[in-house]
Amino acid sequence: MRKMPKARLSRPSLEAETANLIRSDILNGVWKQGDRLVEMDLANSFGVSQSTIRGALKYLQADALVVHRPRRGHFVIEISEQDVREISILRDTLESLGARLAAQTITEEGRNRLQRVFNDLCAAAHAGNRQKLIELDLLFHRTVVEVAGSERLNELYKRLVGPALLFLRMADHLYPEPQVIIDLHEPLLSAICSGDAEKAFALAHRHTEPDAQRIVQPKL
Amino acid sequence: MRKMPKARLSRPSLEAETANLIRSDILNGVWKQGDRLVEMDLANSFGVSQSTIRGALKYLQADALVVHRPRRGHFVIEISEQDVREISILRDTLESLGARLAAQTITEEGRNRLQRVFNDLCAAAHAGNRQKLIELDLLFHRTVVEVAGSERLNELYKRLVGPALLFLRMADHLYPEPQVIIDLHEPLLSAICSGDAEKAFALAHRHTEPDAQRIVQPKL
DNA sequence: CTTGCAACAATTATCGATAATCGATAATGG
DNA sequence: CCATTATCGATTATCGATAATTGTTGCAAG
Repeated sequence: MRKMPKARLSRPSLEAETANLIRSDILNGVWKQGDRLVEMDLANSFGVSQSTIRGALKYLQADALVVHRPRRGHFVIEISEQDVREISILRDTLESLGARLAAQTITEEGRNRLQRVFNDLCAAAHAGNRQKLIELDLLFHRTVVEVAGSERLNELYKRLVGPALLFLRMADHLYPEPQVIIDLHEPLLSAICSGDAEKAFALAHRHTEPDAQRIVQPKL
Repeated sequence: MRKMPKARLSRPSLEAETANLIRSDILNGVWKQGDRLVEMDLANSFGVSQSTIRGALKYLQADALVVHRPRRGHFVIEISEQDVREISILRDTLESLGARLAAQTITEEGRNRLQRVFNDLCAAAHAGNRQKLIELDLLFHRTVVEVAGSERLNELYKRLVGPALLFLRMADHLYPEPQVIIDLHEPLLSAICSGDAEKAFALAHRHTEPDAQRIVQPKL
C-alpha cells in the first residue's frame, strides 16, 4: 500500500491567478476606489481572454473588493464613512463570535497557529511597520475565525477582510500605536487559548470598538 | 420640463434570468443537495451558451446555494448537522444586529414595509401554510436587515437566506407551530417599530435560539 | 481477485468572435 | 444658445469552438 501524500497537488486556475494579480494591484493602490476595471483592457494587459478576466473578477467580487454593475462593468469598491462604520460593527460582531467559538473548540494546533501569527504581529509592531501590522491584525482575526472551525463564519468574515484591508491601508496614519495593538491582542490570545469563551467574546468585542471610534471620528 | 418616471426600466440579463430559474429548481427540490450542476447540460436544457450558465452559477454562488470546485464543477450545497448549527448561530447573530440597527433608524416607510410582511406572515400562519410561513419568516428578517439600511449587513445576511431556506423547506415538519411564529415575531416587530433597539436585539436573540435547538436536536 | 495502466468520453476552462448595450460626441431644430 | 436626436466608438454580454483536465471503463499482469 503506497503512502499517499498529505497534500494534493493543486495548481491555481488562470482565473484565480489573474484574480490574485488584480487583487494585489487593488490593495497596492494601482487602482483607486471607484475605478472601473475594463475587461478588455485587463485582458490585453494580462495577455488572457476576456472570459478569463470575467472569471477573475468573480473571485474579486467574492472578496468584496469589486462590484459588478450589469451592463456597465466592474468597479473597485468605494468606502464611505458609512461603510467604515458598518465594516467596524460587522467586524466587531463576527470577530467576537469567532473568538467565542475558537475558545470553545481550541486545539493544540489552533494554539500554535494563533501563537505564530501573534509572534509575527509583535515583530511587526516592534519594527514599527504599520502596513504589515494592519495585515497581521486582520490575519490574526482570520486565523481565529478559521480555528473556530465554522466554514460559514469564515465565508462571511472573508467578505469583510478585503474592504477592511483596503480602507486601513489608506488610513494607516489613523491606526493605533503598535504597542496598543499588542496590548489588545495578547489577552485575547490568552483567553482563546485557555478556552475562556466568554472572556474571549468580551475582549474581542471591546477590542474592536476603540478602533472604530478612533478611525471614524476624523472626517474622511 | 417633462415628468420623469419614478423607476428606471431594467431588464435582467440572461445570466440573471437563468440563475433565477436554476435557483427556483434548487429550492423546489428538482436538484438534490450535493448534485452536480453540469454546465453543458444546463446550457442545452435552457438553450443558452455555456458561458451564460457560468455567469448564472456565479449569481448562485453569491447566494451560497452553489459551490464551485475548480476543474470539477459546480455543486448544490450540502447541509450537514454542523451547517444547521452554524447557520442558526449566524442567523441569530446577524438578525439581532439587524433588529438593533433597524430600531435605531426606523422610518415610517420601514414600519409600513415590516407591517406588510408581518401581515402576510400572519395570513400564512392562519392558513396553516408551512412552506409559505418559512419563506415569510425569512423575508421578515430580510426586510428588517434591509430597513436597517446597512448594505454590507444585507450582503452578509443574503448568504444565509438561501441555505436556510433550502434546509427549512426540507425539514418543514420540524418548524415550530404557526402560532409560535406569530408570537415570536409580533413583539419583535413592536420593539423595532417603537425604536427600542436593545429590546429588539434581545428579542431577536431569543427568537432564533429555540428554533436552532428544536431543529438540530433530532437526528437528520 | 486485485491493482495498475491505457484509452476514451465527459466536462471544465479558455479562447476569440459577434451581438447587444451604453456613453460620448456631433448634428439639428426650436 | 439650449435641448433633443442621431451616429459612432467603446465595452459588456453571449455565443460556440477548442484545449486541458478529470472521471470512467476495459484490459492485462501479478
